Amino acid sequence: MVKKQLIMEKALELFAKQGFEATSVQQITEHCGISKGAFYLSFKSKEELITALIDDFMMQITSDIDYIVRNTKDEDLLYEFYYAIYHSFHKHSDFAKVLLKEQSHAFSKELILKMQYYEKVIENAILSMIERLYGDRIKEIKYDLIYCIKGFMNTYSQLFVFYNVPLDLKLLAESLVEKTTLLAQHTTAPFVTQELSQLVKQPMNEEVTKEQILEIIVQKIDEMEESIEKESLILLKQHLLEPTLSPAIVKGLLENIRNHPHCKWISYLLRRYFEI
Amino acid sequence: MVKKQLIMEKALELFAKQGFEATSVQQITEHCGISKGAFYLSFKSKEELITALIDDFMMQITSDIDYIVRNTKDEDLLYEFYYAIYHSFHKHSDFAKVLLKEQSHAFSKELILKMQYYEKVIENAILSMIERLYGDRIKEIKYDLIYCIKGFMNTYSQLFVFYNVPLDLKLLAESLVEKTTLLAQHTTAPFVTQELSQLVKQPMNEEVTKEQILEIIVQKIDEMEESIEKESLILLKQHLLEPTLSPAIVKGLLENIRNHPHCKWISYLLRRYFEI
DNA sequence: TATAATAATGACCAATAAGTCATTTGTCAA
DNA sequence: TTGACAAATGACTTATTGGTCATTATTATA
Repeated sequence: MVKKQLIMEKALELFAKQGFEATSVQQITEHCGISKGAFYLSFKSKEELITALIDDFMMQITSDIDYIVRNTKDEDLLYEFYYAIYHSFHKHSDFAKVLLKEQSHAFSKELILKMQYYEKVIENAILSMIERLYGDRIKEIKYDLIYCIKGFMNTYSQLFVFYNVPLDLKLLAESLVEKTTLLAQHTTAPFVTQELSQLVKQPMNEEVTKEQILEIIVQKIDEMEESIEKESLILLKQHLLEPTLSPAIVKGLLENIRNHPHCKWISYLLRRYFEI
Repeated sequence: MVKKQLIMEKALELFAKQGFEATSVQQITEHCGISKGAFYLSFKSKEELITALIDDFMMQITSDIDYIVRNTKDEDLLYEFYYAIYHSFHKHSDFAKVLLKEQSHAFSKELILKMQYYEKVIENAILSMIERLYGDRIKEIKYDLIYCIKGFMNTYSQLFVFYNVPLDLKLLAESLVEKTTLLAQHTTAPFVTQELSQLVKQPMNEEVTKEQILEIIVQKIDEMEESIEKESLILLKQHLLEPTLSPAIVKGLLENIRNHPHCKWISYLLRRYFEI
């Protein structure tokens, strides 16, 4: 399973540099020092690879955002929100590059649905954030405000992704906090309404079931090296099958895995499932 | 020369629907009802075609923006600015689609330089607009404000381009006027500074010379059908070679060609050259 | 060490692309 | 009608791609 990770890593570099279409499987395998056949042992197709890559990143950033919105006190929330996003873009700038470059090039139906799902999760997080922060005052403008916040995310992320300029993340987050607050407090003429927002998006997909979570956990355990995180995952898996642990322990275990890049998503799913 | 336009039209439809890479020259020629060889009589390569298309659109929207900023009185300026942009996106949504879809896929070095040039023209227009509207008050935040305005342009244009929703352009323009005004009046923590803005961009290219303008005009006259616009162009060409017409007449002739899709750019160049 | 099972290889295939060019078709003046 | 010139054709070439699979190498097991 480590081969899969190697391929993803090396392919990501190439995709970020040249784009998906312009990078051949040949190039990827050469860059990995493996054969073409070996590639197809790890991935059924080139498309499965890009799907996995994008999925990977979206899972990380989505679950990060969700975690922050749920676990930050009001006065820091907006700042931490923006900071986390740009921190993530900065840290995984190759991912972000691929995402921005290829976002419009429709891949599989499956990936599109997934993307819509992540978009929706992010939107819900933003919605719950601004509702908490501004309450009823923004009732009329909230969908427009969400759209603006997402716009800021996108617009300013380009700076990270396409230019190699050293940037002050704190300043950026502060600046966007101010902008967002301004818009939230003074906007009277929203453009994006709830109706428009719904016209544009598909309905939110179904809940993720216990069995699906279990499946993902089992697979992930299989891929991981021995570690605290793996240990925690195994315990959480058992608890999912048959709840025995106290809430405090569960929370602690979740905290253990929260920052492991491959467990963020599981952590998000479990938080939702256990309603923590 | 009419063949060239046919190809551009039909190719645009396909590129908007499927993307550039996913559209073959074969498909384009079939869609035009011409042979493959005929295609290569009009364009040296597939890339020359996309370059021409993007160039076309950028010339139109850039010159429109410049015209509006120079010829609208202050109290309507911001509104007209946004209105014109979205009107253009709406009217040429296929162009806009191609542009948004393919913007990151670096084509020829030549096109990239051109794009940087147009970007710069637009940026200068926005800069001169906000300086006129807000004067010295925004000295500290003007580059950040430009970035936000460009961000709004991009963010909200996606609504037009990727979803077939009927949109109220007036409302959108009003909404963005409010947002822009808010940011202009209350921002205290800008993120994009002049230094940063310069780090990111290349320096503005050289002025366009009389000879270059002449060349473009001659070529365009050649391509055009008999019309008032063509007549006007011919007169302007003569005036460019040897100034004989009064400023009023020149201005009138420019007005004649201003709204012809293929003359917008020439109109822009001549306005600059004659300093009107 | 012998055997089975698994992992890895890379020559090969079919499909498709951009771009070329010998040939045909059309046009118009003499 | 003819012949010279330009416009248009589409079969063809060349190159590259994603993906396959018979074969070989490696590892684990008994």
